[in-house]
Order: sequence, then C-alpha cells, then structure tokens
Amino acid sequence: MRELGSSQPTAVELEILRILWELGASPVREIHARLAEAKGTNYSTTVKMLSVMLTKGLVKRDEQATPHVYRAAITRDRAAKKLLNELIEKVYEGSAMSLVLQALAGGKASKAEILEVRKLLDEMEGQS
Amino acid sequence: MRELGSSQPTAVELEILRILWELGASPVREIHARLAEAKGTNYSTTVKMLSVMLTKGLVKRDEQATPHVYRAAITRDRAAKKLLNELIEKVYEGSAMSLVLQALAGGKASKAEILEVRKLLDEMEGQS
DNA sequence: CTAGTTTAGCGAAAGCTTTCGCTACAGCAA
DNA sequence: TTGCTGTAGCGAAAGCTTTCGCTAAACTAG
Repeated sequence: MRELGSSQPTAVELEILRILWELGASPVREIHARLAEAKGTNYSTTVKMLSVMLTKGLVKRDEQATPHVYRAAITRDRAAKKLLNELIEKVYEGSAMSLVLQALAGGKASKAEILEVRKLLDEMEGQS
Repeated sequence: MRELGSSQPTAVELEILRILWELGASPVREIHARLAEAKGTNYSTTVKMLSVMLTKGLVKRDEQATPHVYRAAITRDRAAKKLLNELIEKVYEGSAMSLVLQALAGGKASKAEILEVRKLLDEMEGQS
C-alpha cells in the first residue's frame, strides 16, 4: 500500500533537503560538510542517505559531472505544502484555517507580513 | 540530547491522539474500535501503543476506573502548534508567515473562516 | 606508472516504531 | 468451583531509518 513516488521525507532526509534548498545543487562533499557540522555524522552516512533519497525520488543527481551533483527533486514550497497538508489532515482532519489561526496566534508576524496575508485574503474572497 | 518529556508523536501515536481528541477520555476498547476500523490492527497493538504513549507522556490514564480510561495529555491545539513549529523550523528555518501563506494558498477556506482570520489580524495589529 | 587521496557503494549493525503471540488476572455465569 | 469473557502487559519479531566499516573505482601528484 505504498503510493508511487510519494514517500514523506524523514528527519534526516529533511535536513538534507534543507541544505540542498539553501546551497542549490551540490556535490556530496559540500552537503556532508553542512550535515557533519550539525550532527557530526560520517561521510559514508551522507552518501548512503543521498542514495536512499535518490531511490525514493527525493533528490536527483547528475552523474555526468564529477563528482556527482545532487539537487532536491521538490521545491521548498512544494515540500512545505505537502508536509503541511499532512499535518492538517492528521491533526485537524482537513481544516486548514484552524492551523492558520494557530500559526498567526504565535504572534511573531511583522506588519509587512500581515499586510501580505490580507492581500491574499482579498484575492481569495474576490475569486470565490 | 533528548529533551525531557517532549517526544514528538509518531504516525500511529498521532492517529491515536486524534481519536482521543475526538472521543474524549476513553477505555482501550473504544480507542481500538476506531483504530482497527482504519488500520485493521490487533487489540494487543492498541494496548501496547497506549502503554508506549503513557511512558512518553503523550497520554494519561485513570487506573481507578475499570476498564482503565485514557486521555490525551496535550490538547489538539498545543500539539498542532508544536508540530507546526517543528515544521516551520525544519523547512523554513523560522518564518511562520511563509508557511501560513502556503496554507492559505491551498484555497479551501470558507468566507466565515477568512473573516475569522481578518479579525485575528486586526487584533494583532492593534496590539503591536 | 605508482602511491595517495577522493568519491561511490554495498551490506550489515544499531536504533526506533509498530505489530502481535502468549500469559495472566479479574469478573461474571452456570 | 469451574469455565468463559474481557482487560492488561511483557517480550520479542518485523519493519523502517540511520549509521558506519570496508571495498573498490576514479582521479591527482610525483
């Protein structure tokens, strides 16, 4: 019962994705440097993780280049949306707004950001 | 490097929490009925999961009552906030608004919900 | 070419989560 | 009491993620 090409990234996988989103396409060495900095893990571990992620379709690699270059197979925004939907589904059974309210109630939004949200709300109301 | 009493709920744990949030405090039998319906797992599994969750502090139980009654140790909103913060941290390194925009852009909000968000935004601006 | 370094990968170990078999005890029924 | 049903729990198996040792191939310097 596994959906094709849709595994959710696990903890370490997400950590690697974040590095790739930040650095852009990179060779293992660079990715490892960042990962080791945060977690002190072995080079082999990084290589293995990337190979696992390749199998799962979470990253792609250019084998032409030497050393091989890896890049994220999904954008940060798409990943966020996926994880978010999962979260909404799991915790609130589908009510996105409940979650949004939670996030907003967290309170750290700047005026500029609030304005941006308002703008989006306007658009949404205009459409519906 | 484990924070005391702060394990994040795993997949099945979250499923059980959701059942508890819905039903309120319940005996194993009830929880199991729901869980089995969704996943077809064994009664023993449910009991074990609850005992694991008890150890982790995710649920509490009244042992006076027979059969024992379990209830969630955190509210739905607190759990959501925790998971959300984790998500924000992992994916956007702290910018809650980026994520909120993602959620809103999902688009399924009703007018009533949008209004509610506006109200909250008003309050926030009033305070700052 | 040769030795040393970097890159790639496999397979297995370690560590969680999830699953269940088997045991035991409590309460109720005959 | 004896047997039956519902409840509780332990310990180990199964399954996934994460880790690394060891091997080998590719590249670089001398």
